[in-house]
Amino acid sequence: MIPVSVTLDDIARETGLSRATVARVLGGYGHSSKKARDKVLEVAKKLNYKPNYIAKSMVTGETKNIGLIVGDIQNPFFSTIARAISDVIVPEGYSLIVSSTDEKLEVEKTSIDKFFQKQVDGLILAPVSRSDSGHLNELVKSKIPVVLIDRVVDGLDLDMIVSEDVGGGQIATEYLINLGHRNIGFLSDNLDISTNYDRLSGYRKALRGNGIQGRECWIKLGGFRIDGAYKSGVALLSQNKDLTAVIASNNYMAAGLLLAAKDMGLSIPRDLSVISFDDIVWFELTRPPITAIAQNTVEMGSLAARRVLTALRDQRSVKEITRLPTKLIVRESCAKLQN
Amino acid sequence: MIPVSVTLDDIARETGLSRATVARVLGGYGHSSKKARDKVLEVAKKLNYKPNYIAKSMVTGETKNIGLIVGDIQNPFFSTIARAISDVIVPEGYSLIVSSTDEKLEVEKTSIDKFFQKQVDGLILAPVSRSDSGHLNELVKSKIPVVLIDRVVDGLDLDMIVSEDVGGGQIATEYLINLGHRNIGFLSDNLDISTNYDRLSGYRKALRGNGIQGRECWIKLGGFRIDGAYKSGVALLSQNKDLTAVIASNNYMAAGLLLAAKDMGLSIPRDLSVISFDDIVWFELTRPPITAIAQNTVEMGSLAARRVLTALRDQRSVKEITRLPTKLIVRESCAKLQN
DNA sequence: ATGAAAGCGCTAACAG
DNA sequence: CTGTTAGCGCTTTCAT
Repeated sequence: MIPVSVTLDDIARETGLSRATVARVLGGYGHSSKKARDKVLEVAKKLNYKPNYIAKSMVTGETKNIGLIVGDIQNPFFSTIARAISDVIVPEGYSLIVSSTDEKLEVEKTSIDKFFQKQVDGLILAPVSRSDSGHLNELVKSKIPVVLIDRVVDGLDLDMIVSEDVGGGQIATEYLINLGHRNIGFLSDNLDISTNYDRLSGYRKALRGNGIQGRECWIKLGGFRIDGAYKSGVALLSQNKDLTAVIASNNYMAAGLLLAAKDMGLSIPRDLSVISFDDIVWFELTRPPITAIAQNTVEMGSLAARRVLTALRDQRSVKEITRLPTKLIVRESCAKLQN
Repeated sequence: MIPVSVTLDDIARETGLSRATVARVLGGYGHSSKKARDKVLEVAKKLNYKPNYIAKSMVTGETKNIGLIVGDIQNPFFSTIARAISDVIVPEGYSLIVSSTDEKLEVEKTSIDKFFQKQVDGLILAPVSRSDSGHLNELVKSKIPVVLIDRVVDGLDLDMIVSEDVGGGQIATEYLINLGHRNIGFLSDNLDISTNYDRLSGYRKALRGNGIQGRECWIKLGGFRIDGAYKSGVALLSQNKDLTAVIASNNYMAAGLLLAAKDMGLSIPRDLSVISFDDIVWFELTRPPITAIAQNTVEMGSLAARRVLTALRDQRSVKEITRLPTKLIVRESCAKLQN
């Protein structure tokens, strides 16, 4: 129970062996005699030796830390991903170090910088912007594995793991169209975020494909966190009384939209049909249960983690983009349009 | 754009100054002439110098990392705390490194060990067990600040920041009693977790105080994650048809209970009144909105973080336990009992 | 104000 | 199989 940490030298002194030998048995590399091994292990236990990762990192260049940078770790979508990553990397001895950008490019830049300075062994990032990618070019050249999740950035030679967002937007929209809806709103956020952009593309594609003339005012953007989404929801619904359905771009927007509809006395799905991206447990328990485009969130996280670990082991250099399928989960928030 | 990282030596060589001088200006300590400063800064920028935290840590003993160990980072309660901590520590240059224990003592032990080996500057922990605290004794002696959140452990000289759980359990129970309920169930998990234990104590205290003879079978424990809570919920409700109300010990248990009630065709609050601990956005949007005992989750996180930072600065040694007040948020999931 | 030099705890050649 | 030695990149006395 010595308060100061015991080092290899302490054990070397105590056993009468050299530091190198002690390091070898404790590090589990090189050769060592059984006798030396026993002695060292015994003393190590007695002294309650704990290896100092920092010192090890200093020489190996490995920190056994993986960085995760997302919009908001509080968002269930991202916290699910964090957990999935954790489940993959922790058994391999890695730890997860997380950071939230609030979708601000500047914060993303400084986060990346800091994580690099802290020498993370790998980085998993949900990039804020699909277009402003100058700073990401350095990631491409970096010697540590980097994988982008949830969002694509064009023209970057990096691993990316995202959902089929265009397809998802299309499926959601077509589902509503098939129910008879024509005036369909779209509640989203910054289009620089590729998921928002792609889902909106899918929406537009579906409208066009069905000969529906959409209106720009049906698309409402901007909504920071849930309270922001709420305000956008109120604005969208109050300025467009002709809407019979709205698609929410993610679970935050859905919460905001639902809160807005509730406050405005709109009954779902009678007065308004709603469909949302993401699929969280609570969608099953809302009034009414929310029809959603589910993503394979867990798979997104664990695949990203596995990709990082593989790259760490094999130095593979082929980058690939994986698009995880989305799935329509029909619940009770969409009604056939009576007319 | 040199791929390998540039070091102080590179700048020293380039400027013709010594490494010590360069370190002084870049580190912002000691003295240096304006001339030297300008030169160094210029070259540093040109070479795109990024300090190596690991090397710095090696000598200062500081990693600028704070560890957070919780039951499950995916749980909105904990992810909210994580975000709150992050918001406090990141501006001070720290990063958050997280770990989930799944409420397993063994995992908690190894997590603590690993974080110590990785030399976190401070540790925030939601301890799994209120009784099995042998391993936590080492934390008391540790030279780094440790603060326990959400859960107390008796007889440990550590900072703790928790909610008024006994009081909360009491308030919840009394609220139901005042509505006329007598047969009140309690859905919870492992009682080694102090929140569960304390909330149950509050429940018992309230029953006793109102002359109600509770039954042990009204208390159902065990429910790992939401699916586990669901099974427990089904068991509780099917084995106790006499229950008119149930208290859920946290948001996971609430989700499980609601799912169970739904599957069993029980209408809330007509057939069953429900009240839950935690207060998450989705409680506002469920069918019906859930009456809850809200905790000040954000404050719990930021206070813990501030406490760690203060300890880091001032070496304060007085430990204290803070109990954050809980608040009853009345919504629509509890009905007056007709009889 | 600046430089030389020691050292944080560990790994990894290289000899022996 | 084991010991010696040289760093990893940075901070920090101690001289100059």
